[in-house]
Amino acid sequence: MSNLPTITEIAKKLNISPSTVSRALHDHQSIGLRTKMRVRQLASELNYEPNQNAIFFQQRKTFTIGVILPELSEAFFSAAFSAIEDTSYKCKYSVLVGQSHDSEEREKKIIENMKLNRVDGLIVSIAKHTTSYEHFERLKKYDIPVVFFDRIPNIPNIHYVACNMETGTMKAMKFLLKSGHRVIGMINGPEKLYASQQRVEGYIKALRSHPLKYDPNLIVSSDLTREGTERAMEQLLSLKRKPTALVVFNDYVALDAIQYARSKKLKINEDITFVSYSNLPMSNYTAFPPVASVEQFPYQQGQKATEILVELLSNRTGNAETPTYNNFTVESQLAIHDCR
Amino acid sequence: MSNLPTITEIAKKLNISPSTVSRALHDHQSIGLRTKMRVRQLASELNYEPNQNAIFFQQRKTFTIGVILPELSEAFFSAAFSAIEDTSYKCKYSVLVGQSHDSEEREKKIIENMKLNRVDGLIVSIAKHTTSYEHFERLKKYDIPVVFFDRIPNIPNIHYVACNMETGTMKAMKFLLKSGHRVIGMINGPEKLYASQQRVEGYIKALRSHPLKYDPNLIVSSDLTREGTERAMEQLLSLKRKPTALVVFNDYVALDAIQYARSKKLKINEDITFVSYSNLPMSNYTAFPPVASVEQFPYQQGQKATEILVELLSNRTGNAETPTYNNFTVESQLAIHDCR
DNA sequence: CTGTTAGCGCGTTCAA
DNA sequence: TTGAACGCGCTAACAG
Repeated sequence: MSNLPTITEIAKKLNISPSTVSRALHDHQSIGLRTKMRVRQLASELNYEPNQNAIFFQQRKTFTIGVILPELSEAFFSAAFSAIEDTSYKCKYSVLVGQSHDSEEREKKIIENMKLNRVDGLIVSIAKHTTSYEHFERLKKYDIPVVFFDRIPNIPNIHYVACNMETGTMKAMKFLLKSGHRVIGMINGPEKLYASQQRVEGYIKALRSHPLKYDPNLIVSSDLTREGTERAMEQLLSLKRKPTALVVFNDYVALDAIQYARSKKLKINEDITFVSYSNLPMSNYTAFPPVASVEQFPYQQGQKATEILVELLSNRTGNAETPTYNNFTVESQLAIHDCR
Repeated sequence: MSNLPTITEIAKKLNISPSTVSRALHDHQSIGLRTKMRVRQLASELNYEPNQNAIFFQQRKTFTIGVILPELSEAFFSAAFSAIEDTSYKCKYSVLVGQSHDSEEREKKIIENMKLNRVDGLIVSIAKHTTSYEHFERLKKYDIPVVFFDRIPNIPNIHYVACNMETGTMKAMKFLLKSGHRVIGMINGPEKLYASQQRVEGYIKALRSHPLKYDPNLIVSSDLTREGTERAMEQLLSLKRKPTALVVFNDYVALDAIQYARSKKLKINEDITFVSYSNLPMSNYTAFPPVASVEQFPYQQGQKATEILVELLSNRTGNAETPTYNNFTVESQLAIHDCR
């Protein structure tokens, strides 16, 4: 066992009381300069380090933030996570992570674990298969605040950070309309996701303002797997009014969709044009990237979410329950790739 | 404040002692069935949950594993991390993460933080710019075991998991030699990395066994940035004996190298052929992927590293210091892509 | 079978 | 300017 020195040991060696040592170490005003020096001297000699766990325990706080997200291997989430990590560390918080791998069940288990570990608060991007939100609601009883980001549930009274996918979609649509496309399809994501609903809104608004009439058959959804995307493509390509352009849920889905189109001998950017969301760096290397992508600023989202949570945690006066909900919307931007 | 019930409150309501409650909850043999039932009944009524922090504190253990790695956005590391997470959770450990972003300074800070948080042990893949290892050595004094994986320091007496890059490189070389290449170059990584040294070993051994003579000019190293890789390519392409094939440190570097080659009007797989390491899924989507890639099995590495660490942590008898070092080498495999 | 006591390391009263 | 005492929630050693 590594016998790390404690405050009491220092006290004994100096023939003073532990509380004096504690105060000296905390630079308390009422401690004589002489003892202060003696204590600090010995403390650094012994390589004293306060036992955070003891402190956390007695302060009933862990200074730990739990982060739950679908997949760290997706560039969007790992960028967002980096921001969360950076921002948390700046605010003296540590970060506990769990990946839901898009399973609701795993999400629940992770929450259970985080609760057991008494994290101070949670930052969450929900799994695509999550259908109910009671496991999040329940956290209110435990006084564990949750800030959602990007993949947020469509329910009232939550803290969240997200991109405005409605205006993002409108930007994408206008870009395509301006390029002359008149039959534009959409491969959307799971309907439960607020972001999916916003995409539809934006799609319809863009058509209306043009104006063009809205054909519901042009919107299909994918479960985001390769197979789901292929089924979606199949549907779209079998329409009588075949779309000349597609707005696709995200870059990963777009890559699958583009591969499918190529396998059907369609010429990308001639027979059919793709626009998607996320603007992943990997698009720079791919053979046929989407011609444009709605940037969602993962780093900013992660940072803002963390700031909101830390703010929430430090305003813990203990009495005044403030039932105000913070949210922050990042305006999305259309990134246009130059495909030669 | 969320007033979670404690063991003492349950005890009071039942007019028994806290320790009885504790024992009942732990299914201790010596507790009467009747009281056991009563306790459990009330506990579940009150939604009692043990305060892990209190337990950790008094057991002087946190059941937390610290993970330090360069970049979660690199597919290799996020896959390895998923394995670490899965395996840890199975063993009832939580996971604290920190990304070094390949900076030695950040690495040190993260270690400091992990130490303060009293993690039970550490799993580390070192930053590419790390030159000294004393910040890891120092952890021995604190009795915090470290298991390195993939990017391991080339020093004795450490626990580690890694792929055998020497044989991996030999496989890559043999593949190229069999395809008829006689002038094969290498873009290697930072020389401090053990994996870089192994690559050189494998490179030389493969040549010798063929046999072909070894020309040191054919090996250059990149700092893994795009610019570093471009400089390396420049060097290689300016040789009198121009290589017809290149073995490249990893898939990311390969993509940059390939883009550079294309910008110089070289025909990929005709004028010059690439083989790399990691076998990232993204290679399936890229325009010109390397023709083969040495698979390094991130999931297996992460899993094995966690198992070794957990094993180490549970063998803590407290007395017998066992200075044996565990290591595990995964045999790497050459994945051949079909590029039409 | 069950209760009492003590202690994990620290900060924070209250009292001197 | 300092010390003594207490408690955070829990487990464990020692008594009954």
